[in-house]
Amino acid sequence: MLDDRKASILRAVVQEYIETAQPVGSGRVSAAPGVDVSSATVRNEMAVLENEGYLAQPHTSAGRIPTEKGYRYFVDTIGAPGALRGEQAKQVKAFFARAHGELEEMFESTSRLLSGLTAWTGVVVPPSAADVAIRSVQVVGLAPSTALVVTVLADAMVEKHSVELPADVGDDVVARASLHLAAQLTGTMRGAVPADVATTGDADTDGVVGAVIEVLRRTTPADTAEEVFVGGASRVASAFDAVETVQQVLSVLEEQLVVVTLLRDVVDRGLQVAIGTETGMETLADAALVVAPYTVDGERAGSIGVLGPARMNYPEAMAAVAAVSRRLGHHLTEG
Amino acid sequence: MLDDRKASILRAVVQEYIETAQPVGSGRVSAAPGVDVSSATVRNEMAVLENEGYLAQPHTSAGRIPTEKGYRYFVDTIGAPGALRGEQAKQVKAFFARAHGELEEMFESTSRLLSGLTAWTGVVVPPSAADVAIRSVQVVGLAPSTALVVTVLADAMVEKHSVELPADVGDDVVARASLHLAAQLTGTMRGAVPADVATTGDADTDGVVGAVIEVLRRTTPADTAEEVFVGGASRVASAFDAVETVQQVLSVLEEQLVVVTLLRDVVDRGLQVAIGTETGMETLADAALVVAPYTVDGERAGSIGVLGPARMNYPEAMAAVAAVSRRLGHHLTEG
DNA sequence: GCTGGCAGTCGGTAACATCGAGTGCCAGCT
DNA sequence: AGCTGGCACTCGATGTTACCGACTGCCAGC
Repeated sequence: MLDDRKASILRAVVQEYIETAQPVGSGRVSAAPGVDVSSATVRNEMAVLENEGYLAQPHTSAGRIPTEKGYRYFVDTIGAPGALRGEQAKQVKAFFARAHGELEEMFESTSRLLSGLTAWTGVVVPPSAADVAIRSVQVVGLAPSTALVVTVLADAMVEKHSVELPADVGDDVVARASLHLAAQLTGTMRGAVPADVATTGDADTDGVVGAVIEVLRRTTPADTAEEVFVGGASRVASAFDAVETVQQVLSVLEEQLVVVTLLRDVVDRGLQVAIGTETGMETLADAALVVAPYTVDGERAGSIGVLGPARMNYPEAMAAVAAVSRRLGHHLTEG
Repeated sequence: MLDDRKASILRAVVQEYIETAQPVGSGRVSAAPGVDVSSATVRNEMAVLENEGYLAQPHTSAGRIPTEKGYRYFVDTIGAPGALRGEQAKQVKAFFARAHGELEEMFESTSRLLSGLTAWTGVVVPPSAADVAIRSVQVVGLAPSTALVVTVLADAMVEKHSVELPADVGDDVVARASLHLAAQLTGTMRGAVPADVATTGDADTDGVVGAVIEVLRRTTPADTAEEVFVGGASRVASAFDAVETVQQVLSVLEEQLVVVTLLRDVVDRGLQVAIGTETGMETLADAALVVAPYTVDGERAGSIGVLGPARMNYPEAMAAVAAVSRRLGHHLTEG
């Protein structure tokens, strides 16, 4: 839509603004590489860009800052995703080389990795458990009428739910139910627990089995608030200058369900980047989100992202998110 | 140490400052209830209080603000812990009345409750698992040479650890090891897993058993970074005016181990309140922490706290923390 | 059609006066 | 002896004014 010159001027404004967080004047733009016209020409072009909504002027005698539309154009014309800087690439490599242990820890530290790579806040949404096979089910009695059902999934995630038992039953009944359930459910997808399973012939045991099945069906991962891992939330403090904004963004990050929905939504819309209101949240008007899904065994699993101010370094953030999502998927596929 | 008049003047300054966050002048103090002397007298006394380190003056022509020592005196002379305001008491009651379900959820929402009651950030440290009996142990094979050991404790907490198996063993061996471990460990304290258990006679099985035991001993809860639940972290943004401080406090909250240690440390020193440097952390110099341990079955279990600015409403925060810790302990004891 | 030049705008900064909240001190009253 | 009213003084906050400089928009000329 924009001719080459306007495009390069817009690019220069965005890059300069990202770096300095100060309104950019025609002088600076004219001096920027890729712009070989005088500042007067730049002024004329910038006036047009402002009219068309790519730039804005805080006040008459100030330079321009990019609008949401301006950032959007910039992001859309970046072209190649770009590679990480050597140092960062090394950091990512080192991270996945020594990554091991619990999945939760892995996700947690991946979010911190993202934060470290970009100087903003990292977010990791684990794979939805619905499409993962159940590896083991165990029911453990806790009190006379409550038990805990612990489910291990094939991807090493562990779920637990407390179950209200229909009647005061003994440990032996619970144990029998546990074995029965393990036999019946091992191998089925977590999201496809059948409503009724084979009966055992013993009423008490069947009661326990039924209660557990019901809980497992009710808490199918897709419906449940899934966990999300946030790393580097403190960076939010330095990302925005208005205290109010900081507070609002932190509030968003505190609500796991909101964050999960947000990421999923952006990914589903096919976006790599959601800028300001594109996120669909008013409270994130000054923020931007760079996301990427990652695949495990060729299937889209979860997603990761970086949340920062609208004036974040998109090429860098996109490179970081792309690199981490690729390696994370790989890592999880390997097992 | 302070005579009645000085004490009441100090009290008035602290209360006023907590309310307005503005330096308090002699006029205001003189008008405060409990202070029945002229502003001139107040001025004289305030000069003394400043000399003795209870008050400070931001600049010559301003009022006084309390120092750490001033807050400390205030807190030490509050006397009765004070009751919650009716509305809040109702809120706490309602919360515990409908509390149910997973322990994690419970702790999570308790931290939010604390935050809601005080307008600051709530923190909940779950009971240390070391002194809790193991209710069930199960080993689940994931890949040829890795397995997951899932431990259910008597207090409904679930732990999981991945285990590197010594040799590629079949599912049957893992299953046998699992049963053997369950039989051997059920009932022992999580913190007292014995170094060697009875052998099974089968070398492969014993290999798996040994690996699991080693992991369980290595990850004894006391040594491990224990989880902590933080609610209302976004409140930090409005608690301090310097962005830098906000950022530092958020950083502290991001480090679970630091927070756990902090709370435990303060409780162990027998304090209910740690003000500024009393927390032992430079980055919390402008903050204060109100803590309380809670007891389950009469034993000290975990602790809860509220983190806010040094000028927080101590009576209110202490009442909230006391009430919640009492009811939380009660709730967990009931089971 | 680009560019240098120029008048004009307006935020930011500095210098300066003013205001007022608050202090320290002192003389006088009880 | 101790409290208090009074008073001079301090100093941040607020407002005024002037000025600087970074920009802009526009225009005439190359």
